[in-house]
Amino acid sequence: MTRGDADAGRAWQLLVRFFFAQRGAQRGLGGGVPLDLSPAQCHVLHLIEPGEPMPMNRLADTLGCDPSNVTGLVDRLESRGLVRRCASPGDRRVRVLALTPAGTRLRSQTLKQMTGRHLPLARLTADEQRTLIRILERLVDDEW
Amino acid sequence: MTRGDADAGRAWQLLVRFFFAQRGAQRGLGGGVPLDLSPAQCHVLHLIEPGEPMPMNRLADTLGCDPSNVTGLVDRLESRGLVRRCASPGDRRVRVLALTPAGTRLRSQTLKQMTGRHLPLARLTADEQRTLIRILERLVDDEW
DNA sequence: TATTGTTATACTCTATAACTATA
DNA sequence: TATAGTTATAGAGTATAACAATA
Repeated sequence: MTRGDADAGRAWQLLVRFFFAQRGAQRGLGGGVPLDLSPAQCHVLHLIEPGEPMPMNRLADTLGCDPSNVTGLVDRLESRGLVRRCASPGDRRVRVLALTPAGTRLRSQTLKQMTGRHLPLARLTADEQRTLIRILERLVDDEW
Repeated sequence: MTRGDADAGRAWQLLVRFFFAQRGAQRGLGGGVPLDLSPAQCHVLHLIEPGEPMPMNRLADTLGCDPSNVTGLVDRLESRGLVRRCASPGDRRVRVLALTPAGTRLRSQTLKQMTGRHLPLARLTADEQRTLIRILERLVDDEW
């Protein structure tokens, strides 16, 4: 294994580890008010930009899961009044998802919760934050 | 909201998004042989260093989940012969987990699968990989 | 024929609460 | 009393397969 492979592997391990650690913090192991959102529900809220509805099939793609899961996921968010299923103008098979005002509010609450002053992400320098964003944007926009 | 808060929020969104994207790739949406490991099982395999047994309570801490989950998680890994529960020399309440040879092998297979030449992580420059690791190590070692 | 979303099913993950053994 | 791990339970997440509506 070359040096580069080992570094890529280490980076992957750390990225996954971050996810599990922040998940614990979001519950309450790390303090803060519990918002009663599962990681998947919270992620969906952030994948839908306020004012920019998202088709359900694209949501399944970005989540990296089977479309059948999205049905139940959206059912639960919709029953709490956080998102709405709307008709798509062009294609009557497609349902697009829009955040409700309540969904938009909860979305920004989760953001505050994960970036509080005492939390790891907020303790990075401004330079580190920007560097991290730049690298992650390449990772996330790339082909999987 | 200050600029720094917004950057921290953006970084968090991207980190979570990476997790969901790579999860899809690991299954087969992105090619490769399916190894039949859930994200949590795969992560446990990587939290146990070969030759360095890990107590179950520390595993629950790092996973950011309740200790009761670890029981079932380890049950499934143990029934596949990937990890072993061992006695702890000092404290008879504690069980430490060790990778079996099969577990060690599968661990490196998952690593190869996520860092393949055509995948996003491998396409970062060597500098980017090292920078990413340095920042993530600060995030992950920090207090939650 | 192909695609979008849903339903049915089985299994994994997860938190909560109550319990046993050990410290 | 406190801690480590387990069990029981209920609910959420997930893939697979089969289906209806639409393209």
